Amino acid sequence: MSLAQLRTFVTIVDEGTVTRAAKVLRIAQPPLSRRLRELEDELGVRLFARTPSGMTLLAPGHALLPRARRILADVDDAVRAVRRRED
Amino acid sequence: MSLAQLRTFVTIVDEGTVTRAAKVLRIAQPPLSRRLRELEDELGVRLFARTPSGMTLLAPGHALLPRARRILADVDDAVRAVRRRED
DNA sequence: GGCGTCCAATACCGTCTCGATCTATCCTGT
DNA sequence: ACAGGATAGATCGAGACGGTATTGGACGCC
Repeated sequence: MSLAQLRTFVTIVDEGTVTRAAKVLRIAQPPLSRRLRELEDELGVRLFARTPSGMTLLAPGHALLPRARRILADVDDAVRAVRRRED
Repeated sequence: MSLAQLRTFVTIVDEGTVTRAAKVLRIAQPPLSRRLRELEDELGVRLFARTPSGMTLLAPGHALLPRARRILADVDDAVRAVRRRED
């Protein structure tokens, strides 16, 4: 489990499709698709249902989403907090 | 900022020296030392003071520590929560 | 019914990161 | 002065990661 994987997951949720998420993250679609697959494999869970019009969250995805957002927010907060001390 | 870097940081705090942290993380000491240095460079902050007897936290390190612990705990929690749904 | 579009998944390849090993230097304690 | 332990640097090889090209499936439109 990496922060890149969590960012991948959250961005796909927000954008609705892997292709759009890839554009937002400035990475090609195939690597992002693979990163999601690796996250699912690692968790042993299917996070999304693949539909012709995009990706829709499944139950495990709903369980992960708020936690992923919090982790990413905490990371940003940690970076800011440490840098602030330094001034 | 990666989870590996955060684990590096927390483990060095807990173990007191880079060498002992490296043993715990099952990695050689030089790469771990470098990983810490890269974290400090990335943050633009010195997290530890290097003393002959090991590493002691500086102010930015104290700011980071509780946040790092929480992030790592949240990651573990997220993994467990998602897997639990799957049973 | 066939064509174009949009989606994700797969295959293949180049690059760059990351850890291991070896070496050097510094400091402490005796 | 010497021995032990810690940090730091250089080099090398393996694995991860991203990019391009391509495939396959579903939908809409003419």
